[in-house]
Amino acid sequence: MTHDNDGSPDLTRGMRLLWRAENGARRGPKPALDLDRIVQAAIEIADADGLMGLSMRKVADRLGVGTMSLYTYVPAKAELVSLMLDAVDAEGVLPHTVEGSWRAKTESWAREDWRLYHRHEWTLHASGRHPLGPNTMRRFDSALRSLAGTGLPEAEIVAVADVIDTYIRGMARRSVEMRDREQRTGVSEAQWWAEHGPMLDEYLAGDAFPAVREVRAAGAFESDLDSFEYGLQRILDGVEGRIEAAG
Amino acid sequence: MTHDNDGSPDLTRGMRLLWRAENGARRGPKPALDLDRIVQAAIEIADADGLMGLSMRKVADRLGVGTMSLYTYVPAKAELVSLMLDAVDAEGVLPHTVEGSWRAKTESWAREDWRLYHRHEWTLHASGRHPLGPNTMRRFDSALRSLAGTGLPEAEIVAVADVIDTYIRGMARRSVEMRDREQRTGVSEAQWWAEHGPMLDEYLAGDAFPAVREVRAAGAFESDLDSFEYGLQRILDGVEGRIEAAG
DNA sequence: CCCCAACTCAGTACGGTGTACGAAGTGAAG
DNA sequence: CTTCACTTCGTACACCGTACTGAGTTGGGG
Repeated sequence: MTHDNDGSPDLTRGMRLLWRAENGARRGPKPALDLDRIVQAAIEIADADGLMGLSMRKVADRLGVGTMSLYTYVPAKAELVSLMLDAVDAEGVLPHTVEGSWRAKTESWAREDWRLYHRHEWTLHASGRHPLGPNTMRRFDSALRSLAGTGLPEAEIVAVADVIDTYIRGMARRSVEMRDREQRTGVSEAQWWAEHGPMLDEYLAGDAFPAVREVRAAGAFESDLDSFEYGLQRILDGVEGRIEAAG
Repeated sequence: MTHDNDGSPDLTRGMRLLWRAENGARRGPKPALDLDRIVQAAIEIADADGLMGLSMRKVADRLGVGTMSLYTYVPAKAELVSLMLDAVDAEGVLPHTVEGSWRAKTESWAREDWRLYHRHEWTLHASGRHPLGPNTMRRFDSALRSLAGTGLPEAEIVAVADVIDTYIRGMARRSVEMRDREQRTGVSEAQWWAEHGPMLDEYLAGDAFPAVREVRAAGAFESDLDSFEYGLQRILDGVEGRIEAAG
């Protein structure tokens, strides 16, 4: 409903904010806040209370301003979340600076992302496709550089980065959900199985689920195999095959 | 806050609902609804409006009852979503019935899940860890059976299923987000690039992002490579390596 | 210098959410 | 018939994002 100067819908406003390319205000009172302070406060709240616990009222309260004041800096909550996501990507080591083979670099990148997702769980609950900000871009570029010397076609390099990133996100989501549930309900994974296991075994009692029965009997659900690491290695194995074929 | 008959928190209520193991009511008026009708109505709403568009009021309206009546059948919205997820898993072909190698069966399962996620997008926005219902269990069992004859240790079989499932979820999420954005904003992927591309290129102009510049110049972002299929094949390549080593 | 346009700040209000609570009606068991 | 477990549902509460509006502030053009 808001109309801007040239009549076109403001598709690029979000990106201009991310790259801090807003043309500075000319007139009017000095702003009491700036974007970075707002983003910082919002990240602190999201770290503590999750993305659901993040509200514009809370951000404003923490900064000691009225709720609606935030809307002079940020057009909507979605744009704020974009800014938060990009800010988080400023943390962490850039993978292409790591010593070693493409595989060592890529592993480093994957594990770094894994840690970032665990440090800022709320990033997992934000939708994946956001306008690219400078920090996200820098991490993406660094990841691509890890694969640049492999002889893989450019389209495959992008696909590999895409696939690994998606995989990490998915596994991290699973992991933090498990961790959250434990500390929210106070019921550990072991306790959950102790509570639900017998009921589950009752339902499994027939011959409707033979394979599940078998792996459960073999103790596969209590295995200490690290699924994240296992899957990462399988993906890299597959990529290695392509690199050998291409080289 | 609600206390139940024996004082223990009702941890198993959700699972009893899923497996339809509620002890039938004895006294009182005949229920006007049943669980399946509620779940069905909720799925229809979620298919149309997404999980965000699903509200208890809407479900009740569709069924012509008062909102709070639903709470005699379902303790909370979270449990309703669990029931919806399990109901969806009743659709689709069970992979172990497919002809062919373990790889053919697993591919079939992966693509079937991919389709299911696209048919019911809202399943992607529900948290991953839910109490296991009978239909989910049946699909899980079938997936495990696809890998049962490979000689892989049980713990690895579970890990492979876990990894592939997580991968599919992640890629499907990305895919439907893209599709949604297109039809919600009316801006196609190509239009988005036409709009944002030049601005992006401007930010990329320095030498800060050499790898991104390179792959963009090579047209890797417009490539018609199917990322989902590419990543799936890489994972299966990796698993094949383990199977050969184990066999 | 002065004034007013441009800008910041914020109070109120709206339409939405999940669900706790309690009253009223129903029908099978004792 | 009485009792009371059970179903139904209106109301209420505490939130949410943000549209709208008006008041206060200040820098640049005349």
